[in-house]
Amino acid sequence: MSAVDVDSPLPTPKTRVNNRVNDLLDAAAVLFAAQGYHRTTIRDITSAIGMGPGSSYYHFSSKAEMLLAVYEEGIRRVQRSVETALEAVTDENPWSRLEAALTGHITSVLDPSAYARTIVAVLPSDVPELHDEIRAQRDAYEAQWRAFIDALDAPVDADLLRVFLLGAANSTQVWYREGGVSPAEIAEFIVDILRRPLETT
Amino acid sequence: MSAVDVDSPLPTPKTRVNNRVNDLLDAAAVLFAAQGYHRTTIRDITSAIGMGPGSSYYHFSSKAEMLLAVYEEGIRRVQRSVETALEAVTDENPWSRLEAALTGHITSVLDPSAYARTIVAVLPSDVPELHDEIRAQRDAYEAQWRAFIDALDAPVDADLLRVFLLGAANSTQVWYREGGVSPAEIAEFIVDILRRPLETT
DNA sequence: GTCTATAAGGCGATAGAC
DNA sequence: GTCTATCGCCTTATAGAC
Repeated sequence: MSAVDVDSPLPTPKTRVNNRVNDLLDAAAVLFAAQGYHRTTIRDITSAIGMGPGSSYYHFSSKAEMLLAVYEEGIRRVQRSVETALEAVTDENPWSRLEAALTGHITSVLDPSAYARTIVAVLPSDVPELHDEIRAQRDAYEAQWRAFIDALDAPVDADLLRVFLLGAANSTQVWYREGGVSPAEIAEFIVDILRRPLETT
Repeated sequence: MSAVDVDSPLPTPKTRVNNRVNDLLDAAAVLFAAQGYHRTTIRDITSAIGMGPGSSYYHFSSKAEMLLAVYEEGIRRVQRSVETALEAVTDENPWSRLEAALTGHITSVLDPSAYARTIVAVLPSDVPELHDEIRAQRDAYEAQWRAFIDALDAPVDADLLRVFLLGAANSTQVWYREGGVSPAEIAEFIVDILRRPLETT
């Protein structure tokens, strides 16, 4: 036990390792979301964080494995975003709860951190080798939405309503521009046109 | 002038040329729509119609040019499909006309011939070199929809309603399965939830 | 118009030094 | 853990025969 050990404690290795992996995944998420899976190269990702192209293989054994890691984190984030939005709802009105869930979902799929953006931009059919895993995660998340729809007790096909709500919410990724309407306003708009009649007769 | 010329007339060259180009585009449309632009190779396309890989360059000078040709035909087809559906509408009710336009649009973006499917599956950001041209064609088509929305005279943001309707209609490509609800039923469902209040109080 | 052969470059992934 | 160098493969696109 020399004094040196006490004077210069090393940073905990785990923190440094994880930070580097996180840098890699952060860059991968942004590029996968913006360019898609196939147009994004390992070189794109590593050079974005000043890393050599071969180094990523210490952390992930393939490009597909990197995508899966980004995808799983994306699902986690959109789920957390929906939960957080729901916690802020005070009343028990299912329409209020639906609107909150939509706000959480839209906020997440537009998040510049891009993890959740990837789960919309990259479809199961884009990466056949991961098709089953990606599909399973999508389905698990979307299944949660059945509860929100069922709670409305609306006289319509619940499955159709679910795919339309999520389809409309995900389409924000194509047309949304910073500085326009907010995720909360988009969610409010969608819920409004469902609740109120639009026809003026 | 020998008798040979009369006995063996050549098929009109133009017909043969066009048929071959059309075969190429038909195969390209199916593959672009199913796999996306980057995962589809020239070899995939040409081998699908029993053609050598180099031969496509007699007709198109690059892969991007082939996509553009498919894209333009896709826009033409969805426009024609909407027009045809509108011609069948007898009354002047703008809601009936909206439902017909939606039916035409959805039918087209689900069409197995895949030309119109490509305009949904391939985004402008997928092919930066064609970004402006693709964007311009999308915008021109979507602009038509302003008329359908305005005619409703509904007390909502017309731009939001337009992107919501097209987003929901295009999302059918992700979840639609043959043998389930038809494009006409999907369109009816969408228009119904807009017109009628869904809340049961 | 289509063929075969091939050029030129980019890709994912590996190897071994440090 | 990251580097550099490189392998082997696949890609778009071209060239010249037929």
